[in-house]
Amino acid sequence: MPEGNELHRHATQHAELFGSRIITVEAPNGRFEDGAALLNRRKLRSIEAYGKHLFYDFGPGRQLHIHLGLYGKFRTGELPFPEPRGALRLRFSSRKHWLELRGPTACEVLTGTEREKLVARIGPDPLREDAEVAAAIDRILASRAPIGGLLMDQSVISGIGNIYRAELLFRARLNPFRAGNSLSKRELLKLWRDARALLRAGMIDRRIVTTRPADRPHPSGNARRGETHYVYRRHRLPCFVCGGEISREEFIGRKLYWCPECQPAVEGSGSVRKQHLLSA
DNA sequence: GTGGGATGGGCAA
DNA sequence: TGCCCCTCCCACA
Repeated sequence: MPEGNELHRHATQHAELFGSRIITVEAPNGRFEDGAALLNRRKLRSIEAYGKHLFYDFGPGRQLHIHLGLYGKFRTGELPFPEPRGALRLRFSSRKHWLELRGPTACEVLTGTEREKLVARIGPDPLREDAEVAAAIDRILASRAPIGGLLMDQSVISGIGNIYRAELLFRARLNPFRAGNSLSKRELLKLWRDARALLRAGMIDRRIVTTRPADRPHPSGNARRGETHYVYRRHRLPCFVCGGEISREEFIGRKLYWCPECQPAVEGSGSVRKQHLLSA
């Protein structure tokens, strides 16, 4: 489930296995042949994640950019290579380890300038130390668009996907259709801090867990299946907090989940909701 | 075993 | 707006 947390984890792991080493780069399915030739037998200097984007620095003019998208998957292991399986876009190897990449949205070699341009259009990433929170908060405070859309807009804030969008808004008890400019700086700062905490907590047992133990039907021990999220993919089920029914709606091409009881439209913001329904 | 849906985002039209 | 990527996981038979 690649949301920002997992991409940062990949960056760290790949740096351990392949950083500062000469890398053999291949394009088994032929869809990355030119790129592979540019990188092959060069030293991988560093790896960085910005939101959901990964950059592998093979030297000036040789910046490998990878975005997993919905289907992209990495696998790593120790040599020898595993049996070939499926469509393999990219294969890496050092003297000891291999890496496989399947189904990415982006796998391309950029120049330094192109990389900078791409990074410049990504909003601050709560997982990065150099993130400038103010840039995200200012964008949201200046926008009449619903906060539920702004949180998923990678140019506003990066690394948050559909699961964290739904869960962050629930934890903040914010209605997803409230306009960005109807929120306070304080509310947004709290949202940012919670995003950082949740993304850092990341995956437990290969699952994203956002529920607090006390809110779960079974509070002791690890979160059971079906108790890992408050609202994400829990439509028509009872809310863990109020018992009301969780809602789901298609919104900007993605499914949006929320609890109408716990995340009510604030008085006076009814027009925002109406506008949304009219434009849908 | 089978089939539908999903954690995204770029691009053509 | 719909298509592409073409994987993984789950529910259901």
